[in-house]
Amino acid sequence: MRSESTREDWTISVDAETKASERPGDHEAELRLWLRMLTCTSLIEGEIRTRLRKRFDITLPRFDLMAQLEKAPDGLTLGEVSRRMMVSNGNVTGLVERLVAEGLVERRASPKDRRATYVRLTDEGRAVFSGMARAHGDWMAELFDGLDPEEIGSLMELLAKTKRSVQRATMETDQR
Amino acid sequence: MRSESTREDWTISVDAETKASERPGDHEAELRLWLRMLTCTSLIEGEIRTRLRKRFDITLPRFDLMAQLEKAPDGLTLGEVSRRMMVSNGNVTGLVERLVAEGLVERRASPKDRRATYVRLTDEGRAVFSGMARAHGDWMAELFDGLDPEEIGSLMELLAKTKRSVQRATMETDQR
DNA sequence: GGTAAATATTTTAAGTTTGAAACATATGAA
DNA sequence: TTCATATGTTTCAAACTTAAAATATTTACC
Repeated sequence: MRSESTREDWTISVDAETKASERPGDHEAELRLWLRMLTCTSLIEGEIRTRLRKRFDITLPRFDLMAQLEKAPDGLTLGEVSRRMMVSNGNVTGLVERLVAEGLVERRASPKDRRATYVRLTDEGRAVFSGMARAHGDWMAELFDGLDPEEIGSLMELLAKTKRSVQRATMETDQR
Repeated sequence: MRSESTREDWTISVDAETKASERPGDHEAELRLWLRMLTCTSLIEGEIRTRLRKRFDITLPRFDLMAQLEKAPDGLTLGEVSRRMMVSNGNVTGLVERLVAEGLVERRASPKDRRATYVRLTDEGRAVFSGMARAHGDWMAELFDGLDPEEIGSLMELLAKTKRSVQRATMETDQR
């Protein structure tokens, strides 16, 4: 009995070690995690995009921009919007242009800095967004309905840790 | 003592219930979870996009398409690629066009179905992809370095559950 | 003050992406 | 067969997106 279990233990031990950093160049677990994250966000994003278009005839990027402005009643500079949305400056320029044309958003010069422009929701924009936000919130609850509060909490924490990990990794290589 | 703790219990109980479905129209937790998921994927995607451009002079969508083909040595139809990448058909048509022009991918008619075209990596495409995939795997390991194997496992499970939840929710509304 | 570096924005070109319409072929039912 | 419907792909217009260059202004340092 003893000698048989020794071999088995050895095998198990190697398997366990192999999972971590013993196999150079094998990053199976991280790769699959990334693909799964991507699948989840693609599914959700696609669904939200479709619903926003069908119910409110608006695109997802425009909705996202309005959502940023709704959280900042005094308005934001274009650069601040760009950072918060994590998209390029030029991208925001174009989106704002179209939202201004629709009367949902307005620009005004910064009194302090003549380079900067502030953007904020118009009254109409705020009214329109209010309805969309309510629906959007309901959709989110619907899509995540299969997770109980504890699972949502766990996911929040693990994603927070993921975010820190990614940010640390990108900081490090930025400096090289 | 008894009467004081009664009030306290009542208060706690209401707080606990309030978190679930007692507040109509409040989907704070789900909303924040979604935003956090989006932040994580945006950070990672942006980093990968930049690195692929700087090191391999290739775009992320092209890399993603090649990754699908690498997993299917016999090739895939355009429609199958479209489904796996979760993008529109027309999108794939254009991507394949550019990859064919670069000599990384080749098309051939389906022998069975004259509507369908198969796409697969060329020898050069396979060789080029091999180097990119190695780097990509390393990057993933680097970005997720802050998570230990148990955390990766938990995230995998929670995201699998999320995926099922989203799919169920979208199926339901599809039928309405 | 003068000037180099930093910051805020726009512009541009190339590419990606969608949704809808159009087209080609396949399949199944009468 | 024949036709209605389904499936595979392309085309098209509009929008989105990026990265890089250009412009305008501010800030910091001498």
